[in-house]
Amino acid sequence: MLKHPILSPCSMENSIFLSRQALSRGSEAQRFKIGIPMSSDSSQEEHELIAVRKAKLDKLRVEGAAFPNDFRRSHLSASLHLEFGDVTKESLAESNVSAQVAGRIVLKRIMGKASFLTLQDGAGRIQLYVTEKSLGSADYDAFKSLDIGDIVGAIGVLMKTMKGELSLAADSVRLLTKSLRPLPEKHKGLTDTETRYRQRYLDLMVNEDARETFVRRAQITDSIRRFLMDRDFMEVETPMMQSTPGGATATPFITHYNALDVDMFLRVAPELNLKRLVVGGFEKVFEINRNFRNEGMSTKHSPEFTMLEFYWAYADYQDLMTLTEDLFRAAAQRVLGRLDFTYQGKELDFAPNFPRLTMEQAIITYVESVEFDDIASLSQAVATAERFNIEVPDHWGLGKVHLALFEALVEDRIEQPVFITQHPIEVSPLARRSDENPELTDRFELFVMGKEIANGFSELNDAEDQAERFRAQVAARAAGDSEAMYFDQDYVTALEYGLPPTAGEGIGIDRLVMLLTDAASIRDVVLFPHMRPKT
RNA sequence: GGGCCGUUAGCUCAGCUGGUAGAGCAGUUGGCUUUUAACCAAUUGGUCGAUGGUUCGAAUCCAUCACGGCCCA
Repeated sequence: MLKHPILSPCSMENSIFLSRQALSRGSEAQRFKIGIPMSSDSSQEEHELIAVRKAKLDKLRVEGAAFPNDFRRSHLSASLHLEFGDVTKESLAESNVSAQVAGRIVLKRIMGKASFLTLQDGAGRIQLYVTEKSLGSADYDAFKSLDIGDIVGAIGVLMKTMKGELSLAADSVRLLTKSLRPLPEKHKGLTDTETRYRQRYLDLMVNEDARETFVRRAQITDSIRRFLMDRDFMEVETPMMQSTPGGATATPFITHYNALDVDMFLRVAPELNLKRLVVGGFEKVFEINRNFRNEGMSTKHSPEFTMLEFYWAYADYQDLMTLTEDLFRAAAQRVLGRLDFTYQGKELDFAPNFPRLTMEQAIITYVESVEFDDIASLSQAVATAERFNIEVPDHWGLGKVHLALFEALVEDRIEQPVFITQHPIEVSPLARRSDENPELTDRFELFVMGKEIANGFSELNDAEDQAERFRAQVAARAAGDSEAMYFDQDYVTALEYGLPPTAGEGIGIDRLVMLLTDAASIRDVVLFPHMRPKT
């Protein structure tokens, strides 16, 4: 059997060691030797709960390896439950199955000469049954001083308790990592949002929901990768730092590249680089990665967020919409096993095809008091906007007024998935003009539960038109629009070599994850949301 | 940036119209050989977010600031 500090039999000697240290602070030499900085808090009182645990750790240090890394496990908790959960108490006793498990102590129930521990590992929980008889009295005494939060390894034989819970009757319990800080409260867990975000590891340790959310997030990105790769899309990585930010109307973060001595921008979108790849001949590409937009944060917006962008040559925006429906269904099926589910108390269903409405149709459909004639011409639309107290600058065209009406009156009211199509050209500087109306584009945005989740369009591949659109953006920037795009000459040059007819789309992964994990805030689906540093 | 709400023990929370701080969990000590948020008994633990002000007296009232949440822009 493995020897280990905490269960070494000489408890008398140990207590002598402890008191010697207490006199001379003898563990300091030990700490120095192994390179642990002396705590600078000699003037400052350490919290009693931590001091007690550090004293336990000090005892381990003098006894030998306090942080062993030679314990190996034979099973995860979940695999034990899977394999033996249904085996009866009697046949489990007969078969005498031994196992080695390891994990964090999350609950402990010490009842005299017998005890139960609940161990949590990466896959779930398993109960340990520990008796004085199986460990011996010295080891059992040491065992009793283990704290909730400690990481232990246990070797034993599987059993079922009177109540039928699968447990490991341990022959040895070995401390692998001493936890120096108390865990959050055992039933209510950790609820303080600030601490959950700042110390996400605690959230993950004690809140099953939080773990579940991030497991699902990983499943969603995995299902998307499979979905696209099954359709012969190739995953690529393009620069996070760009000398000309492009691909979206947004304010960029600025940084400095010392080696080149130039200011660079964190990308607001990978769009232009991905289309350069299509020009180069990679006809189906995608990237799942971060974008950075130097803007406010809210429950729907994170300045650093994850986007899927993909480009598909010889396809148009209608093809994208169909693909998007299938992609959403694949993701829901993967994480939920179904296509209908609830989000914040409301029923959502990805099974029916998502309606495709032009912006104009959407306004008429969602706003009862607005008829076709109320928004058909610029003057009518402006009058309607004024009726709803929406400010309309003089130079706006019909499309922008429609957009303003849509944003003010429709967006928040959308629940079930809807594609809104035919965006005005002024707000779509990279999208192909509609053949029916050159003021509109072959573009869509997908809205679900009031949130824009996806944005796609047939790509503008007319280099001269693109140059014209960039010039309009530069003019808007000069007029004070800090979100307007920069003129990207190299991109125009690429288009001049010829971009095949292509469709491209971005999908906000965080928002999709919110839907599929029933998260109210984007921070709940980001592992480490940005916070103002604590003073 | 604006509005509302919050900040009290390691965690989860009480604390009334101002009188000097409480519970549960965790910790410590003792008891307990099949528990399930184990239980029973005792017990330790607080710069009440910070700074000013009002007051004989402030966790409580007022102001400013910090951090966070929600809503709005």
